[in-house]
Amino acid sequence: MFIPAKTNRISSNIVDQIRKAILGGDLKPGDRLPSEKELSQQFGVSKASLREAFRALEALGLLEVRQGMAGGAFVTEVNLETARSNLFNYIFFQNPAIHEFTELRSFIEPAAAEIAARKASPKDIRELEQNLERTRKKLDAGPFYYDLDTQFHHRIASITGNRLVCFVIDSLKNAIVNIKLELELDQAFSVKVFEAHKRIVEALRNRDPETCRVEMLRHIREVDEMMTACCDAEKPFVA
Amino acid sequence: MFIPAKTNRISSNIVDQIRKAILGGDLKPGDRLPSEKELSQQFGVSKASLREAFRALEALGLLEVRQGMAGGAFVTEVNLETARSNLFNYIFFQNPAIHEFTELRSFIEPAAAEIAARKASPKDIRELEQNLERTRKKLDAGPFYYDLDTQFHHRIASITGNRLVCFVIDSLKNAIVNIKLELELDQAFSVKVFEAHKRIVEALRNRDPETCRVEMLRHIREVDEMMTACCDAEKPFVA
DNA sequence: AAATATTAAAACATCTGATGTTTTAATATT
DNA sequence: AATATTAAAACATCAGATGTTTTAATATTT
Repeated sequence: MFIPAKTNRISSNIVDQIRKAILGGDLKPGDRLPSEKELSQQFGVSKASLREAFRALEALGLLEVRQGMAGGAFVTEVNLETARSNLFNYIFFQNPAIHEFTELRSFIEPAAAEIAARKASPKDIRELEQNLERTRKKLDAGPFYYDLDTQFHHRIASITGNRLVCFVIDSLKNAIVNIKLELELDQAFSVKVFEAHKRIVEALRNRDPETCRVEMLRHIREVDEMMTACCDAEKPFVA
Repeated sequence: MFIPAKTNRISSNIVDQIRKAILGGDLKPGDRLPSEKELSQQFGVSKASLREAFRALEALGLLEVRQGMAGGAFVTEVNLETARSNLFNYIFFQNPAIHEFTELRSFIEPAAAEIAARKASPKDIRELEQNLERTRKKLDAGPFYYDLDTQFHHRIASITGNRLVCFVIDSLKNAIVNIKLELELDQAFSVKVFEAHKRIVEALRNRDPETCRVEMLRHIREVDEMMTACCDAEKPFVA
């Protein structure tokens, strides 16, 4: 019925105005806003209020303020890092169960893998093979390394050429790694992941979309089982 | 190789510290930080710098600062609205093609619909039928209404009980509506959407997951075609 | 002439302290 | 008991002083 009453802070007002100008196309990435002094006069507010607005816009990733003679406030495209970080703030509080991550991943990643099997270039395949090789080398180095795993899934996602798909897969992986993770995953886990990755690349190399899809689904479910088992065993979380 | 050099602004430092305290569990939603005066002394910075940090944390949705005697800075859970808005900032610049939206949706929504057909409670179905009824009433009222459409897809997503799925579907819909939208979609479009929704609810009512999935996929592809055609025709965008 | 060092200015960064506004809780009044 | 008043806590805003960074222009050296 009613909409939550808004803040009437001057800085919010300025944030809204500038954000709208950006989303409305009046301000474009690279554009420089007038200096603090000028802009505060234009808005009819103090420098302090304007600066508070700048800090908010920077947090959103819409602005970058640089010091120095050729400095100032520049409009920027929101970068991936900022977007993922801001999304993470939300997911953190949702604290989804592993099966929620798994379910969503099982919708997206097998489908993406299927498409990747059709689209992958020789270079794509080479990069994935490199990833496998690096993973293999780390296999008996003890703890599970998330970096190469994250990279593996990222590469496959990016073969689809769909930036939204890529972003979601990345963000999910990132969130799992940062929230659920640091479960003490043993070497058996690493090996299973490696074997699954191998089968997926194999299917990709064979240009076999259906197998690629199936193997990815199997991989995701297998990881789910292992992580869930690990959680249930109440192995220590390391924040 | 190298990581982009970071700002060394005092406010960023404070933002990082407080964000980490929240994500690390030292600060929980509802907790009140010390007053500006106290905190600025603890950090050894001026009130102005602290306030800049507060504005950034508010933009991230992690803090809510209230005026008045019982006011102060309170830790908050990032709410859906903030998360969607922040994600939108990113998607806006990516400006994905309609087919990118469609592709991702076609991964998620049919799968969600399939699950919804298994899980839907009588209440869920009643609400969807209400949505249909309202949509029907607006059918010949002229322009396409996004509200009920958005609600329809949201309801189905939420039946899955998976908050991540729900969030992604919501956010995609929201982004389409705000970026691509305001294409001049004609009544034929509205009718096709309505018919598709009807078929989906029908399948849901019959507890027929497979049909539900197929119909959702068909719906999404159909909408894609119509929107693409509308774009190609270069019908006017209304910002 | 080219390379290097110096300097000045533009623009942000931070601090201080004064004043205003909001909100709540305690108190006084009806 | 209900209502009105008031005081205090805490944020909101402003003005202005001072510091730091960065760049561009200038001067100096090779």
